[in-house]
Amino acid sequence: MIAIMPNAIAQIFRTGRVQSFEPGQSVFRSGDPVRMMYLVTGGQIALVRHTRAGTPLMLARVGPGGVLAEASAYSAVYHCDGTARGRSQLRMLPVARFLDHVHGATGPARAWAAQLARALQAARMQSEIRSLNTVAERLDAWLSDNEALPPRGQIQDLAHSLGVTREALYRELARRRG
Amino acid sequence: MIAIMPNAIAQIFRTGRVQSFEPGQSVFRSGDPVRMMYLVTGGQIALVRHTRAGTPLMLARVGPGGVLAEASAYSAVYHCDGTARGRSQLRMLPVARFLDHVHGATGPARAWAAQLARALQAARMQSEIRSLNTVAERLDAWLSDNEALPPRGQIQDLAHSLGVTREALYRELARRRG
DNA sequence: CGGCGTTTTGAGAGAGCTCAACATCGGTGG
DNA sequence: CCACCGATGTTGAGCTCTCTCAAAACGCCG
Repeated sequence: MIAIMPNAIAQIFRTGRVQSFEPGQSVFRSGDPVRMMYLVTGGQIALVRHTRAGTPLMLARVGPGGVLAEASAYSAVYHCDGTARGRSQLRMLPVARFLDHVHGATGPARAWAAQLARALQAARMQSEIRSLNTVAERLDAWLSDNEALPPRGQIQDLAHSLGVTREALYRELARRRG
Repeated sequence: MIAIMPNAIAQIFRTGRVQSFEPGQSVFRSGDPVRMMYLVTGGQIALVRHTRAGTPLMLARVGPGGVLAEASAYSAVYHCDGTARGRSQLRMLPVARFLDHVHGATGPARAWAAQLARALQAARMQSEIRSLNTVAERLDAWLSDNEALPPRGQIQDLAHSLGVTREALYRELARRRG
């Protein structure tokens, strides 16, 4: 989603310790106290929430350049699980230090707020897309905010993002080609 | 959603001009340049987005104490329409002034970021709920984050928030009572 | 070549949406 | 007090769509 970038937020993590995670390894779990903020520098971290019934729900997948669970910076405990998908590298910083940096000067504060705002727009967009009933409508809505379809190998990710099964999406794509 | 509150963000609007809107009246439209930030002091404003196909999609409804389109503070133009639902009152402030206030000192900056973070969590929650397939699952997920069902007269709002028709929700509620 | 994951296509069943009718409640005015 | 009205709540029946399960055709890489 967010490019690997020497932006103001990533700069804040420059002094952070680096840690690697194996596929499936947990970065934090729901209910854990929030002690660290994480910047993804490699791989991908999935944010998953489990309902009372036990159904797992993927809230987001964060790739290189993204900050893990932005909202957790203002929470005492996590509200979802953070799990590595594939070998991943994170750079971490204690929350207090992160917030000191981010709110210590107007520049970073603004960059951080802008980052939250972008994440908010993306989340609203995803919610909006999922309020549509048919695969065709959801795909149209997604295309209205994206340049082109993702390359081969990433269609399933798109299906997940749209909240439909891969079969349904493949069928819709075939329908449009023919 | 957000209580009427003398919080740091609402304070910023204390010098803002007040304006009333009639039901259906537009506060801003998609594509308009962002000039003002708005605090809702009475009534309710709907944020609606129209897909290329023309389907209207409600992104959010903002009640008293809420800020209209938080993310717009960092955008040049709006990405959705803001329309009054019922007679509503807004307090407005030029964007530049709003950002000066918000990022001028660490206190407000932090409060603003926290507000964005809360909105982000709410949006992710709604998106998460809508990724579930059945009304029963969506209702369970909603109840896991809310104390109780809304009172009579607001069931249809819940249905909309869950992304289901009112009939489907009424049926599920009846099923649980019986 | 032999796996492994992605892409395609098929058939059946389940769930919600749509359209329709009716009941209930609260307010308004005769 | 009662008739009326609109909005909310309730229930029914059919249709359509996706999900699920299943199988097969690719494509890539060791």
